[in-house]
Amino acid sequence: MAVKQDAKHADVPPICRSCKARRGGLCGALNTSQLAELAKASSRHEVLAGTELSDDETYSTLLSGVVKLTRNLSDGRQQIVGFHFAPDFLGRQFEAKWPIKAEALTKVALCSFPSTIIERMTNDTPELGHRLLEHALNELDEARDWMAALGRKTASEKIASFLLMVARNIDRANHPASSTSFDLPLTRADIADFLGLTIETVSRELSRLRSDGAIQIVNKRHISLASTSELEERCGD
Amino acid sequence: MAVKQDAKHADVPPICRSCKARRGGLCGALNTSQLAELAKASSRHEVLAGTELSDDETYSTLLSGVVKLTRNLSDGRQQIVGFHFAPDFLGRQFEAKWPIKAEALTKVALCSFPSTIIERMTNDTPELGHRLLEHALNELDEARDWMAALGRKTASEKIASFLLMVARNIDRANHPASSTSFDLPLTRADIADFLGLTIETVSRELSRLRSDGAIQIVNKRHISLASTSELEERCGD
DNA sequence: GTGCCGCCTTGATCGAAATCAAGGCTTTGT
DNA sequence: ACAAAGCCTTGATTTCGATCAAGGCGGCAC
Repeated sequence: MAVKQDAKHADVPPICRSCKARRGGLCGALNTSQLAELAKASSRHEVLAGTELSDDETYSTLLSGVVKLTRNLSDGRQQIVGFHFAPDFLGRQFEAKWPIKAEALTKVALCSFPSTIIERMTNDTPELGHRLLEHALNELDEARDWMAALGRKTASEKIASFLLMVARNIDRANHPASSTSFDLPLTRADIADFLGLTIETVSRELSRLRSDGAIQIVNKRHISLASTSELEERCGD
Repeated sequence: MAVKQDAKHADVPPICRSCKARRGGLCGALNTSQLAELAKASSRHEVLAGTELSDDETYSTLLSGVVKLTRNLSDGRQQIVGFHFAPDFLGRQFEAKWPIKAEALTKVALCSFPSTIIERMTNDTPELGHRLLEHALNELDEARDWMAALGRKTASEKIASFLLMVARNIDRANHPASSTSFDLPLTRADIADFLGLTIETVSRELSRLRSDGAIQIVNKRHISLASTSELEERCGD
């Protein structure tokens, strides 16, 4: 039984990458023949940093890279409303009702599935629908959690929370060494747009954390968390 | 055919109230016998203002009143992360992974359905699962839309956006006269906790909108929007 | 190499919203 | 009627983060 399970994963790795994601995978809901069909219909491709994702990528496993979700105001102010780190599953269209866009932050590798197949399988297999719903509700909880940060946390609490979030979600497969030392895949401007701050404030707060000994900053982008508990005390919740 | 549809709604009004909600209802996904079973198993009850909703209310139609969803920081700072206005359908548990609570803001009337039945029907009827997913995704879009307001809008833009949101969502059945004149079911403190502001700033910005002629304020709680387009210009997006 | 450009840091100053403070109105209880 | 408590408004002052400004560092084209 365990052997069969392993074999199943070995046969269709693109789909099953998402099983290890922070926001659960789908393949556990499907039987072997469904997985084979999905694998056959799937297409892998790459998206360059800065490119907006299209409707063809509605149902995809993010094999590597980071995607940001953004909402822009008319005068150009930008808010990042979420991230997808590999190996997340992307399970929705954007631009549905509100102008929320998905854009690759780094070079991104995707494994996409035709929406017709996913929708047919959802009809045949209620468990798949359950997982998609679960997935959406997790994203909802996460979005609401960040609303509290945006509305009520101070700049330094926002930075501390952000670093802990990245440490939790950074792609472990590509960065196995340590979850407390990682390359930030974001510019200071992206961090600022996520936290509702300016780049100067982000820079200052990071410097402050460094001089307080809570983190080390190597090469601007590479961060090392000296003390997770120190950050947890500073994150306000 | 149209007659049958009408009869269906007439037979099981509590379920179908949510069909008119801003975030779609479910009964369209179910056949007559399923609706009858749901109606039989449903229970109506009231919840007093200030009471937290329990797990028994996971699947409910909000017949009247307003519910707030809150996320608290450890030192007591509060962020309101969403509202449910009648006749919304509530379709999820709270306290799942993050400490988000649902609390009645006004006296609330609910029609609740046992989760066992909803889950069984979801297995039998994929269309019901689709609607629950759609519902969750709409809430997700809404949450992300407000993230942009929290992170990037000024105090006066937040207030303008808030008033327009309430005007769109206020229970039309109970307040049929006009969507531009309504009783705010919230205190200044609730508004502040929703917008990430203080009560003083909320009060000042409302006063400013009044003296600018964009709104009228009667009796503290009753607001009349003099000009929707004026507010739309002030809301930043 | 040199110059340019993008990204980041740090300092000085400014300003929007928070905080502190006082008082008004309405409701509730005695 | 009066007192007390909530809720709201308005004014004075403070503060946190934004804005303005200058410069550093690294990569890249030439």
